[in-house]
Amino acid sequence: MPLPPVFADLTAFELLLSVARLGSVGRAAAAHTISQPAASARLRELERRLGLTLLHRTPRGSTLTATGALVADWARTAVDAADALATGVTALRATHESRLAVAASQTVAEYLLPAWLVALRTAHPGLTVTLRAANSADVAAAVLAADVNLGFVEGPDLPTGLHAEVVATDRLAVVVAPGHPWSRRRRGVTAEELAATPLVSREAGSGTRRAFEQALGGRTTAPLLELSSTTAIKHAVAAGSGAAVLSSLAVTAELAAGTLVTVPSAVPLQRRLRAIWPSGDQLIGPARDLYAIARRHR
Amino acid sequence: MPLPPVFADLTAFELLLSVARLGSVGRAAAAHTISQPAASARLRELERRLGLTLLHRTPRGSTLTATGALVADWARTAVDAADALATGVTALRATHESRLAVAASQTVAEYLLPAWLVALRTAHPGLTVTLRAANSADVAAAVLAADVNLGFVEGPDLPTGLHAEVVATDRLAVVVAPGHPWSRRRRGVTAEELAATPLVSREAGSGTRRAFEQALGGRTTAPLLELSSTTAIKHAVAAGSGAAVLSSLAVTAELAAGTLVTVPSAVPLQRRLRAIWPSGDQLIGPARDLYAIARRHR
DNA sequence: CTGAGGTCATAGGCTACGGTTATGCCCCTG
DNA sequence: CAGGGGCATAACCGTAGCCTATGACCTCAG
Repeated sequence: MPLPPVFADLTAFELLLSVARLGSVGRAAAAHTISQPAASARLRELERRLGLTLLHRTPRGSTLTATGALVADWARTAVDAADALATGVTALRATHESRLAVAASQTVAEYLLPAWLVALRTAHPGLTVTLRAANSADVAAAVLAADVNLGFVEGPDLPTGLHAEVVATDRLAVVVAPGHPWSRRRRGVTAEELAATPLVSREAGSGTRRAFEQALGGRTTAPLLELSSTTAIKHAVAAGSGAAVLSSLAVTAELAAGTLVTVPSAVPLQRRLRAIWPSGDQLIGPARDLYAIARRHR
Repeated sequence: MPLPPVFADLTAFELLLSVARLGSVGRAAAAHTISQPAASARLRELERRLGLTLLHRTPRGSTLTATGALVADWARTAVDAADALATGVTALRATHESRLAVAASQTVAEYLLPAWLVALRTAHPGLTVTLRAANSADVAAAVLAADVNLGFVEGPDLPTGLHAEVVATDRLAVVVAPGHPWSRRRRGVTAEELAATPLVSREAGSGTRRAFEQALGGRTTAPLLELSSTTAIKHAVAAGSGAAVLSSLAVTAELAAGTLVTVPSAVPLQRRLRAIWPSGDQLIGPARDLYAIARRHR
């Protein structure tokens, strides 16, 4: 189950990307602050282990072969994901010495913020960002107490004393395993069906669950299964335990992989993700930029 | 620019994911076929380097802390991306001893196939897959010559002697840098505007470019800049060189990061991605399953 | 024609990281 | 109260990957 060692360590692939960008092994080595022979050896070793020829080495530099370009493109998405991880962790750690403090609810922190922070970093290379992940109520409290400069919340409740702007709309998706009876439906499931069907869901109080219950006017049945994490729910549903309603952001990977499928819904299941800051305040500096980045890709 | 070393090596994060799944450091160690002390040391070291507490260690097992769960979720997407890379490379290498041979055009090979292959692998754990990436014409030829069991092509041309089924629709997106005049448009750009504007584009003959030209009825102007890779185009556009028309699959990361933005278009820019196999043949075994997986997430 | 400056490859030596086994402590359960 | 499962500590070791030094090759300018 674990990744083969060649793929677990992305440094060699990063080196490959640098070669692609800079046109020579030596320059790539310099970019990684290692010696040219070290870079050369790593790339040879990478080719050997993959069993593929990735580079055209010439006396005037090195360029990618066709397969090298394909591998490089795949590698880029892996490196980008690792970069998002790194950025998120950095923001999570930097509780001291920070300049921009952000609080965000689960869905935003998990699926959206890392990419936003990566983008923010290109505008503010030296900036240290603090991230606190909490539920919507705590986020609101942190913003009011000026513990953080900017907050992101989901769900319909509008806290008082705060200014809120919608930055994104999160579609909730009804998902089932590929073999499930609902998986072949073309007509959307109705509100009544959804309300009457016991679902696999998060614990009461979760933002996603509250949004779902509100969309159905509160008339839902007791859950089939109550699990404390989105991941656990996805596994349970994929294993055939029934249907669940989850943020569409949370299931893109599973949909792409085919382990889950969406069921069309006749009920508009949406919730707005809002940026919040103290009423009357004007956003400035990095907070303003982060807000702009968040808005930009609605 | 390179990834900090802690994040370049994903093994420690994989170990964290195993702990989350299995509930104890010892079992996670076993899953990775390393000794329990080795796993324990790696996880401590990971916590130390991240400056975060990830695990609740108890005499009855270990569970993730709240931050641990967040880090684990980010790590999961990174590991999944690395897994897709690994699967893709494996398919690329296995030209011999294979059971299922696939040929695919650029867009499909780059953005869709890895995830499909990951899904296919769960159904056929031992299966070896060969992947050949080529342009649509070559893919068709390979299918006709029975060099491969299944092909994926983009673009409107329907080769004769082949049966084709649409598996996905690829939306072409007009993209510009955030500061570009078009970036604030609410009304879609018209066919006339697109035809009259010199764009950053791929070389003549590229599938994406052909699809775009066909959508505009062939009346386009000479490109502003002609580049040989999608990545190069994205960089040029992000740097402010103008507008480009690219597969929406190719720009999701940049849109999320905010380095590119889409411009609404009044022209329906779509192209169908088709699976192809010899007319009259019936898909069987892994080829059939891969086709089903591809269809499943249209 | 020849030397200078760029490329990548090879060789030898060293460090340190991550692995192993052996062992201890702690807590729960029967 | 003994046994077992869980995690941590200690001592030892192998090797992967680094560095410096050097070589071979190509291209271009004088």
